[in-house]
Amino acid sequence: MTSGVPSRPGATVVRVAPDVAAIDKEFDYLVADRDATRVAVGTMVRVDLHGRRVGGWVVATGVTPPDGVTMQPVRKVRGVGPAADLLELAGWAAWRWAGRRAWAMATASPDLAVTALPAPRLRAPAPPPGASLPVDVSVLEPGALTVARLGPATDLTPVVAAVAQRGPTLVVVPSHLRASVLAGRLRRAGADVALLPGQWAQARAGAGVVIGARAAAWAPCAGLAAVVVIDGHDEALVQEQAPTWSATAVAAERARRAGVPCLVTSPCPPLELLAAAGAPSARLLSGDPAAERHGWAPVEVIDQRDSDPRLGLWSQRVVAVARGGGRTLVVLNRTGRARLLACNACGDLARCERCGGALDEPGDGALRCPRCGLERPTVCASCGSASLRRLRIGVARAREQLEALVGAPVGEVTAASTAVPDTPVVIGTEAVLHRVERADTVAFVDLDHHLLAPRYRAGEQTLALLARASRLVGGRRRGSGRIVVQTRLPDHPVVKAAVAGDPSILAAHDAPLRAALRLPPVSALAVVSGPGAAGYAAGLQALRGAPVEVLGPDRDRWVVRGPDHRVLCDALASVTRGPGRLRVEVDPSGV
DNA sequence: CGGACAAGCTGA
DNA sequence: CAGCTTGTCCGG
Repeated sequence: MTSGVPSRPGATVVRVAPDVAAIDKEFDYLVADRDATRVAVGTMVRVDLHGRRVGGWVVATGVTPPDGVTMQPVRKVRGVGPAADLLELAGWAAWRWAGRRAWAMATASPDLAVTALPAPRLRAPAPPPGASLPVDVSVLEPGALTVARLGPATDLTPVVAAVAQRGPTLVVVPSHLRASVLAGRLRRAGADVALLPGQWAQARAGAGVVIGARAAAWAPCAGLAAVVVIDGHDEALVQEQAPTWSATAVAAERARRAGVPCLVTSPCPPLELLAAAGAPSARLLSGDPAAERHGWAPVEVIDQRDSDPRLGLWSQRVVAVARGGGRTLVVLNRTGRARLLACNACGDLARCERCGGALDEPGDGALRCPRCGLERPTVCASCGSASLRRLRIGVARAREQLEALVGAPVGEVTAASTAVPDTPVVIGTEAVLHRVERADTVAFVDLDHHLLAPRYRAGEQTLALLARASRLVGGRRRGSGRIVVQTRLPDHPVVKAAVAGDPSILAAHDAPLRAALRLPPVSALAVVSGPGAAGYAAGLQALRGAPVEVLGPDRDRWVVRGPDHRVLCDALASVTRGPGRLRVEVDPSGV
């Protein structure tokens, strides 16, 4: 804060960041005496800018304005906004995800104006009995990120309650539904809980636990003592459109800056999360292996290598399971481009020798890996046959087939459907796993589409689906529940990890591959696209000392790679953006 | 973003 | 050359 002389006696000058998407600049305004006590860093105001009235945040008070500008007065004090530490965090996030600061400050602000704060209510939940805790949370270190790997069906309420004994605790979960369920449990344990986004003011004033979905990583939490992220691997914690910020990364950075511990739980922590925690060994907590395994549902693997590709999708076993009663969810990924080629002679899938991805046949008689670019002739690697066949079927047709095979109505869930059909058997894309809370059986009839998707995180994403399914089934607790997978890759590390209830099997397999291909966490990536991308990419390529590699263009997208986020984000920030819309996606999901 | 202003196009 | 479109600049 600058201690300056106000330009006019009796008037305060504040610096305001306007809430206008395209303006990443600050302007100085005068504050009337009657408003002076209500204005602090973070206060939300309305000001005149270039002939129109816009919202904004006070980012500094007691400012000495530059000479020769005629200042306008602050038109209205709207109310309490994010505290100063969150404004600084917003600046960091703008750098980290190559976005503007205003989006982060808006996410950190209340939806409705808050003119007065309630009294603090700081009760923590009752401490859980030590024996009921799946991990020892007394070892968490101030300012450090710790990952707790716990089986998917583990109840995390006692873990959160134990951490919250330290003082006001911020809890971020992947969905609003799970936030409100966890909030209810903590309230029943005696805690004063502020559930976001509705109870922003209570969180700002002080609460024992502040809890919410992704945006809650930006929630106020007076007297913050600890941060917990539940299911830190979940993609719902990452915003889909640029800026593609991750609530897990924001929460970890926030805890680091505040000097408080950050605990991220996950049944299947991705390598990037483990690397951020200094793992494999440094700050990875895992409980009793038997208890962890207990959280994973039993997995029945149906090896389809022996089945003729022409027989279609349905093994006898899956049909028997669907007929067997109880609630059965059938997961079929029809979304898109992930086309698989199988050998007509031996049934093997055409896979890349270098990275294991599915090969495609773009049309010139050769097979190509969309993941790493390897090309080879159209010949089966196992038996030498040149006859390959595409495997693909949509959900609608699959539903009709299954209905005929089961002899009973089968419901269908799509991303667009609002209600879940109450037929015992339901088929859908992976969206079905998000719509249903309980199931007796989850069947992945085309696991290979997930495993071989042309993304370097495909394995981790598939294991996350199996973890979610395990949770729906209730782990190993309920005798009848199980997961069934149909695959031509029964020895794939994802399948092995799920069968063993040990996600380290996948991590051990993926880590050397990532290192060899220089993919995260060994590097940091960004994807640049849009009409302004060509000039921007050229600017990145021309940087002195070549801090980043620029790969592409591929379908008008460039991939930018740096050794880590510090170098990558510095490079992205140092190149001025020319005219034309530009989309910069840091930590892209689709590569 | 969106208003201001300048430079370019069209039609009589 | 008025009247309109299109482009570039900049905000306290």
